[in-house]
Amino acid sequence: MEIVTIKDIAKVTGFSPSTVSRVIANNSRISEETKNKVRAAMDELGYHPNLTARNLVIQSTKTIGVIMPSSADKSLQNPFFTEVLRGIGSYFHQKQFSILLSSGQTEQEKFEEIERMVLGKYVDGIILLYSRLNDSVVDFLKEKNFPFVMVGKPSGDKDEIVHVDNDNVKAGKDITTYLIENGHRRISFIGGAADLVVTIDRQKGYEMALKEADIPILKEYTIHTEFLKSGGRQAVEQILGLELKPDAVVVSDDLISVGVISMLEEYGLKVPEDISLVSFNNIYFSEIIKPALTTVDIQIYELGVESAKAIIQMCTNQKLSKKRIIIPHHIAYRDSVCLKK
Amino acid sequence: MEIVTIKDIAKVTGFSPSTVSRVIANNSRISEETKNKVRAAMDELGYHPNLTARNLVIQSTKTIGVIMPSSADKSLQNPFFTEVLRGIGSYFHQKQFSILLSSGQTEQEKFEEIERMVLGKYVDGIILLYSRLNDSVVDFLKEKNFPFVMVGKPSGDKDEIVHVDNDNVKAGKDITTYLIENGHRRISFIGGAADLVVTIDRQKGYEMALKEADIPILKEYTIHTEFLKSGGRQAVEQILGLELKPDAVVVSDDLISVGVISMLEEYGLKVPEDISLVSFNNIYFSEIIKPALTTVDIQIYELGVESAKAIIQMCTNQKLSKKRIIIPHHIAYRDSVCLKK
DNA sequence: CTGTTAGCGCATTCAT
DNA sequence: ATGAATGCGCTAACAG
Repeated sequence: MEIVTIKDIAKVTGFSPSTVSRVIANNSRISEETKNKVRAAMDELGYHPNLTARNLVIQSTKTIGVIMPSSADKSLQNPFFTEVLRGIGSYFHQKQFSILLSSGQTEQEKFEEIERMVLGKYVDGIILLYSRLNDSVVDFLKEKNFPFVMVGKPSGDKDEIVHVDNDNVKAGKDITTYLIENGHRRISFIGGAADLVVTIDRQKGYEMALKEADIPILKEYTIHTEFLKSGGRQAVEQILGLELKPDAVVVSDDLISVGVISMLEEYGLKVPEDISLVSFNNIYFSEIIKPALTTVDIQIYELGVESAKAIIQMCTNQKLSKKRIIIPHHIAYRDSVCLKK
Repeated sequence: MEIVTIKDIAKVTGFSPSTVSRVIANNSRISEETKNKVRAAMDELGYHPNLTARNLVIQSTKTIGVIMPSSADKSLQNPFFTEVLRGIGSYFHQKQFSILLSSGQTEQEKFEEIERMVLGKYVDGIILLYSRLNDSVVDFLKEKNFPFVMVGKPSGDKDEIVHVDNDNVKAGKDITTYLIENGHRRISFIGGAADLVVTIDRQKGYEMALKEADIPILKEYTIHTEFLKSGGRQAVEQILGLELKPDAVVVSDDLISVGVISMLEEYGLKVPEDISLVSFNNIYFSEIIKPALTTVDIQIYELGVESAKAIIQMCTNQKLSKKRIIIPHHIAYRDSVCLKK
């Protein structure tokens, strides 16, 4: 690939480099005629602006670092992430922004990468695709006063950190109430990683609903498990071994539900006949599995779009109307709940 | 964030900018003493090299564009992608490379984005995470003679295009043969999008196995469906309506299997009692669903790692030993096949 | 071992 | 409406 620069176009057309530059920017003070001439030459020679050079002078890259949780665990296979990514990408595309994806396996690696991006001025902003307790990344970003938005609720500084979230407490309460309304009273909660804010919030909602219905909250009814295989098995075993077996279960993530359902079946319990199940996210196969899941649709794609909007606003010095952007949820009613007749 | 440059460090330490630059590069011709002094100053002032500036002069970004299929369809929610991404990321991290993720929704958008990356010299190379027939992106990359590697088998120019793939024909044959060995003879094939090379290859293997066992290949036994909902339903209905109902089915992707299983159950067929099922990929929940899937483990993570290795080799002018890199597959034997007694 | 000089490709003052 | 000059922050010849 031959390198053709602004100077080459200038030489060929007889204009100066600055004029060519102005044509690229479509500056209004350039006559249509020269614009045409210059553009013709650009086509002719196959010119394309060098983004790195441009970025250097404008001191901005129009690139946003998008950070996934460190990927040692399998939770990364959650379709949630590709779906937010899709949302982010769709908005970025119209605004000509790019996604620089973090790829760190460990917390340490992830941190190093973010440091590189930020201190190396390789990105204009950061989107964090998770929120967990005591996250050093957040501390770093805050200290550097670097533009970032978080998908999910911050564990602290809720009024400071721009974030795009669902009302997960309410979602947890809504879906649990739905269970209660249908006659369930012995309701268990199975959550993902316990230090994820989203897990905590959904559990909180679950507990609120119970309290409101005067149902006692039993510690033994709550499990946390990232991954439904060996560890999860024992946990489910434990719950089912209780004197008062639950008649319903709230699961904090559709992906975990898949595991829970098959595990329950191993213990001879069919969903929803023997035990009802509800969960969260509404990833696409929650509709195609058997039974189709009654789940909270949190509009993952929208979560992505809005976080993209927010970070671009921040990077272009526009005013943000609010720090906390809530994406509404709604329940997708399907077949995993045994309804009251 | 105050901007501190190489010049500032130079001024403070009394050395020249080039010396400072050499310290950053850890040049061997700089005395340990000055290195220490310079580094101290860098710490002091909080210096960090500006990557954009560096990239401009070295004419390289150490950034690779990673291209997902255009994401209009739901197939993007396939955990396959995050898993390759993990593999790529893990290798990139050690080599200090970054991932620039494509985010186009339509083919058109995707193409524009790649054009920007490539012509704008914003990336050193490209990894394509899919392979389909008549892909204009591939034509573009070839024409520009731009370094790229493909995950999957190219639809043409197999000897030209560097690609990391499984032997999907053999995989298809192996898994189908396994079915045959266990007494199945009426075997159906359910594939994803028909223009995906991976689908084509796996189907080819399926047909080879049948032929070798002298089992006639029936056109009516083959379905293509990207998404197992409305369209897929009719297709399955059709197959089950045949006089000779299949006693086994080869599904080209674990994710589709989830849909197939539930759809079969709707028609009263239980896996594996009434009908056996095998598929491909071994994404993590193929192990936790009920029944656990007998599936070809294609080592997605490795696919990512090797494609990362290959593209970095190409970008650093190292010799590639071969154009075609095959990741071995093996069958994960589980519970979705009814075994011959 | 270190300094001087030049230039990567572009946008942007300040002129005219 | 256009051109000349400058510099973004860095690396890399070349010189010593």
